[in-house]
Amino acid sequence: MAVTIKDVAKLSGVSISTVSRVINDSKPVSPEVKRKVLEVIEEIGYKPNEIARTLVTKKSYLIGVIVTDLADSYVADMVRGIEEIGKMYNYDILLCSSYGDKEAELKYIQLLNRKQVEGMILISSTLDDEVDKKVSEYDIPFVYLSRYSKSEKYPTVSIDYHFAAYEMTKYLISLGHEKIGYVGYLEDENSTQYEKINGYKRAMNEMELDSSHIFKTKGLNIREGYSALNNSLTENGVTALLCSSDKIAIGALNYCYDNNIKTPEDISIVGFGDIQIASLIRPKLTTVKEPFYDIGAVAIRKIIKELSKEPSEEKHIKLPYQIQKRDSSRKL
Amino acid sequence: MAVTIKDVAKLSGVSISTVSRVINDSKPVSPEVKRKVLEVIEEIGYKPNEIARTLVTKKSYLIGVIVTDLADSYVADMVRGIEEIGKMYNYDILLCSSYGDKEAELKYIQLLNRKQVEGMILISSTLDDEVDKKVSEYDIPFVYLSRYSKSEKYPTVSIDYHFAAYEMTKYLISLGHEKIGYVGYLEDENSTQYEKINGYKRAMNEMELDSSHIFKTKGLNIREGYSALNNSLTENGVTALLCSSDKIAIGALNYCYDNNIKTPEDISIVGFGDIQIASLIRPKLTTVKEPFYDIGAVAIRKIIKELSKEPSEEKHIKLPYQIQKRDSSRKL
DNA sequence: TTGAAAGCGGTACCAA
DNA sequence: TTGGTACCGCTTTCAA
Repeated sequence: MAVTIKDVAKLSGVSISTVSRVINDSKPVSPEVKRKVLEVIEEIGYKPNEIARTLVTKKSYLIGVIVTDLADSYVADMVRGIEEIGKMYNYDILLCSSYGDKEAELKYIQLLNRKQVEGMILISSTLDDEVDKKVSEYDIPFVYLSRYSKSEKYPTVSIDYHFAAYEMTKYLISLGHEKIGYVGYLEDENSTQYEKINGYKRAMNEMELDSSHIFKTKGLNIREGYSALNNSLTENGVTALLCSSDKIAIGALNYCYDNNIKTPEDISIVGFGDIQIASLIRPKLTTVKEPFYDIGAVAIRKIIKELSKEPSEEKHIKLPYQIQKRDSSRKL
Repeated sequence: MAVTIKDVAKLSGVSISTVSRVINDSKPVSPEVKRKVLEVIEEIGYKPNEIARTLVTKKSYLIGVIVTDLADSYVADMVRGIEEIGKMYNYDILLCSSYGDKEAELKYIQLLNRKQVEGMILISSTLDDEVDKKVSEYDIPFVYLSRYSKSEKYPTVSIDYHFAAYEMTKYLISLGHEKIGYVGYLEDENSTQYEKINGYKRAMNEMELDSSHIFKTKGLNIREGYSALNNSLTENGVTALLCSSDKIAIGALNYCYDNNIKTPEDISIVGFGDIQIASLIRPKLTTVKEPFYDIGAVAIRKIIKELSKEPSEEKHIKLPYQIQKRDSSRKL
């Protein structure tokens, strides 16, 4: 059995109250007593039991984080931001991976609550109705992080997808491209995918360019970016492709590589996200840099603020993005 | 204030002992009482406080995981394995990132202990002496996971790097290559890097081939793989490169790409690890697949076994690896 | 400045 | 099958 506050009290010949006071610096303790207690603590290597402490103070210093999949580098980046800022305020994170399964999300939300987390962050592509309901049952700060879905009800942290897509399209136009295609997943009406395509269309329309070269993908992965193109690409003479995500852009890049269409010589391809591989692959991908780490950081900061009853700022925070110009795009 | 076991007891007209029994199914309870209690629990949405429970049972169902950096996909993969298997046994993970800072590791080891984790997994390139010492202070199951360092003292899970390198070299030889270079970081004597280079040398010596084409890197990252090559590569007519890690291999690949040396036409390049990008870049990288997910899974399983007092198997577990033949290598 | 004692929300033993 | 109660390790009144 580990040493407890009682052992310290006994060995230093004081009450546990006094020991508690010295370890917490909560109330004045005479110097000699303090010294003695500290000495004993050092000697027997006493470490307060945080569980016991939590039980009485109600502060677990735990934040629950439910993610879809750590294998997605952007998720890992968000978690890094969450963790690092959390640590600055002595918070630890309890991690759960749902792999996109809403039952799992539901289960973890309950689990984390039983473990007395003080706040929760959910990173998930879509916000399921039941999950939404379950979250509202609990009365702890919550932030919803998603690259795809929006939520009015819960606080979110993201970038302005519409403007980002708009700006990126303008950039391609400035490079001299006129036949610019859009590649993306367009199933869910309420998703950020629509903000992106609208940004694209707006930029195209402003310049009176044809915004009808839409390549619909069947999903959000590399494979689907690859197969959305097929042979329709070369037929209509598109010279640039705005992809709704880096994965899709990489799929497109691979498609071109395999079909002897050179990037960026024959076609410019740009992505969205700036996930890790974006700058690792060759050619390096031109893309919209979403500040994943910062998104995580801001999310947990928001939670911690709420926890300390500070007036919380706006509910939906938009962070700045950047247009990362690299090698997969060039002047026509 | 959330509802407690007392509320349930009061509302169902029984003692808290009885309520405890029904929620834990620990002792027989008459059907009617049970039904009634369950009803009340459902009605007021009672959820046991795990913190209170932990305090008395000493079971926190928490495993502490200290990692270097989640941004490394192999780390994320290990954590996934840890988390997924942990969840099967109701364990949750408390995550800490050290970013390679040993002070941070030290701090987190203590922190996790105060939070009453039942076991700990450390993922770190090197096992610092002080960290080693600190770990031994605590009496909980511990596993050390590293791709670079070895530890006799603590349980580990890895692959047989010597054989893997040996086998990969043999594979390159079987492709007709004779001038095979080795690219790797060779500073730390006690590292797995030496097992790899020895595997390489053994394979080369067995075929009486020259094993002196060693390119020393100054680190383990892409950049260092890139710069280790410089112009020495083409001079000596090496036709294949065995790299000690995928990152280094990618650096090599990039070096070749930038210097107009075609892979695999002019040179075959193979890596070690099979991290995520290995199969995403073009050409897809031939590499030794280290089962990161499984390594994490086996590590936590080992901890859970120890926790349940099962006889633990061997201390240092070696998992099978695979030679992933892809596009960055070909017949000479 | 100190100690005693009442909890925090549970579990588990003992007696009924 | 049940209830009473001690206790887990700590914080925090309240009195001294």
